[in-house]
Amino acid sequence: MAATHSARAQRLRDAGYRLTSARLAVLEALERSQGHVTSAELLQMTPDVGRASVYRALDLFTRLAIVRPAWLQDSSTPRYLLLPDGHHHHILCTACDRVIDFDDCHLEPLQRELETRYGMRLRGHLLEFYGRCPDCVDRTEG
Amino acid sequence: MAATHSARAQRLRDAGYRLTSARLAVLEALERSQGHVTSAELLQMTPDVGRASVYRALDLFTRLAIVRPAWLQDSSTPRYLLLPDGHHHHILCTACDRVIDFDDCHLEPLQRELETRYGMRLRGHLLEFYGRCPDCVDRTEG
DNA sequence: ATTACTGCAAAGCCTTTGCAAGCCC
DNA sequence: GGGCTTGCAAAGGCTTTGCAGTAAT
Repeated sequence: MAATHSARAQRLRDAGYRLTSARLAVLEALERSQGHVTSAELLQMTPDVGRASVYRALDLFTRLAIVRPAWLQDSSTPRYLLLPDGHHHHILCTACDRVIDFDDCHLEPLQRELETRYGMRLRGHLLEFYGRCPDCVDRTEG
Repeated sequence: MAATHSARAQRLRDAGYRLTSARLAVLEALERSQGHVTSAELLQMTPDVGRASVYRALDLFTRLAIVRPAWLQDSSTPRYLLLPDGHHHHILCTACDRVIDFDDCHLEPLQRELETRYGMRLRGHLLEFYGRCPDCVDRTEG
């Protein structure tokens, strides 16, 4: 086990879960891949971890909001996106699956309006834009 | 087969596919459910349609951009969202998994800004808020 | 009349479960 | 040391496939 752990590993521990080598291996694989991998890719990246433990780790990470399964155009299985702390906004290129992150969303006014309208208490949000990145625009258009 | 068909059914026909009773049944089930259903729910809603045909219809609808599979918080299987107009916005109650839809997002200015900033051509977006619905707020807070 | 499409059922694949052993705390 | 967690393998469940019959055009 490594001497230092990522902030996400710390969140695991803070939530009362043990920092096992299996969980750390899956977490490091996610962070290494910048987080839009399928379970199959993750299984390949962690050959020393049992399949069941990979799935159990993904389930745990999902419940702790460390990752989020999402459908990125092509695949028939979910891809797991790392959720950075705070805002989670991406732009997805539907041609090459590139993910661009951005921070400014200016959604706080809308969030407050929705809280009032529906009587909800909102804690966070996810915003994804879909389109084509510069490379793919060039490659697929006149 | 019904005498009149929805605009989506027309898109099917325009794309060169036959308007079969199986496809219409699945499409009507999607429209009736406002489109947050899993394949399992869809299978229940179309007892007269063979399972394989339901899956084949969903695959076809996905390729035609009539629906979009998405992971909404809870389920381990995708939920199929009807894509009416490019906007897909929900509020998810993280306690009871209730889903509330809303239409106004005012994200067009942001979308245009991001297109300029990253050189992308954006076609659509997904916005999800996470929180607690009125019932669950009452139930879980002092 | 053509041929795309359906339905059934079996095959296929990914994911989950059960349980003894192992490791974190 | 206690008990959460792992790993293996088998079970499980959803999805896909093959093929002959059926229906849309």
